[in-house]
Amino acid sequence: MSHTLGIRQAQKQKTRQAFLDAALALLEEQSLSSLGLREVTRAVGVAPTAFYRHFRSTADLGVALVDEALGSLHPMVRTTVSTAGDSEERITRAIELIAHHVDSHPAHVRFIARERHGGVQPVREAIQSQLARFAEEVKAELAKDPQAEGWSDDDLLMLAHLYVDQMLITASLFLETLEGSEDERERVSQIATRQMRLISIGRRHWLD
Amino acid sequence: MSHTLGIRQAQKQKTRQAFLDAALALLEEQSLSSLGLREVTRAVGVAPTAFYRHFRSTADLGVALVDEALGSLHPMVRTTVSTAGDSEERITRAIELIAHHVDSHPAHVRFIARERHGGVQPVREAIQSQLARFAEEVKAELAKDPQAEGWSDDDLLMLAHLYVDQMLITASLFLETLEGSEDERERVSQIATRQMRLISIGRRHWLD
DNA sequence: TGTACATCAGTGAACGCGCGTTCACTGATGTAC
DNA sequence: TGTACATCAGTGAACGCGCGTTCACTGATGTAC
Repeated sequence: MSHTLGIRQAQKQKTRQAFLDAALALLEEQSLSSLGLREVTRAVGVAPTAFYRHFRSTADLGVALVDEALGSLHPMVRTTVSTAGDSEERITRAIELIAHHVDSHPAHVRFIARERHGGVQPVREAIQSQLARFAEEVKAELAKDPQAEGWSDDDLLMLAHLYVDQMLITASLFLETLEGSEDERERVSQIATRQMRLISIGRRHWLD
Repeated sequence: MSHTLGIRQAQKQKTRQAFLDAALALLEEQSLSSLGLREVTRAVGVAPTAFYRHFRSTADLGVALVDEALGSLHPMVRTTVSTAGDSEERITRAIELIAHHVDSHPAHVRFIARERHGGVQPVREAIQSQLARFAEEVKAELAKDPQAEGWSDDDLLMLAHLYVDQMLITASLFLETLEGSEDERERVSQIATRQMRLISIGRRHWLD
């Protein structure tokens, strides 16, 4: 069985998680590059100096957030892709999965969308490299499909990137509707579904 | 003929432009939400208080930058779309146009990509609304094409958004290769071309 | 189990610094006559 | 054209404030015997 953490380690992890949670909450209304160390410690309820027991800098905390956020995104991507074949039903289901993920992890989605092109280099790079890993994984998933027969590796990877980017765009559109009406959500759903459908059609006729 | 500005007005405009230029340069390495007023005035070479003669806040300056940046993007979008029919040649040419725009206005592209989901609400909203206008325009352009016969308004708008988003994704990919090798650029070109091709194929078979 | 020492997460005072904003100002430009 | 007054872009001093980082510390937890 796994080793049980000592009291000290357990408490440390708990505090660390409190830092991550507080930072994520503060980042709903600003970018990482303007997030202050004291701002975070104030939100957690510890002394400013406690921060250094866990992170070198806010950029370092940001990289930790990337792992957390993309960890939660991972299952969504997997499920969406293995779901999103090309039948109408499967596309609808995939869009629902994305909408559901945005509902349950809005802060994670916002963080990734915001910092993907944000002003903190190490965080940007962490996101890019994780998204590249996602694309590789999606590619592997696509390769299993009988539809992929005759596709080159490059083409599979190209399609994988298209899917990953499309998922992120859709997710951030849903994000904007979180405080909006049901109608808005429905409209986003419809656009996203049709775009996914168009991509599926392109995929089906790629080798024609 | 147009009214010639007085000396005072001309000088004021010149200083204002200096603020925009300096801010854009500073924003290559950070987000708007962490851009300091004094930082900008220092770069321009004026007293901090001069800032208030032109902008209420850095957010206000950001909104002005949106107009400037999307003004330069506008011609690119127009040309790209009217170029990007679906012949292989036209797709290649469209991607070249995007690459060229990134070469000549890297800071504008970076600013839009970064602040589109950034931490400053008024700027985010300005970008969203301008991109929506772009999409409407692209839609109008698409509607002219004989290929659009039988397409609903909703479907045309959906495709227009897909194109606009795809252009931005491609532009920001090129941005990352600005300091990279020719090989990297070629790789990005290839992926972007194939993605555009797949979308074209989907478009062609949409009504099947 | 008990004792003596080591570790280390979190503290609190202190620092120098740059921030955004206010205010009354200056002097070149604009305008009315 | 010349004069007298108004405008207003840019100045410079001053303010109170919160920032990131340092340092020696405390006291609960961990470890060796």
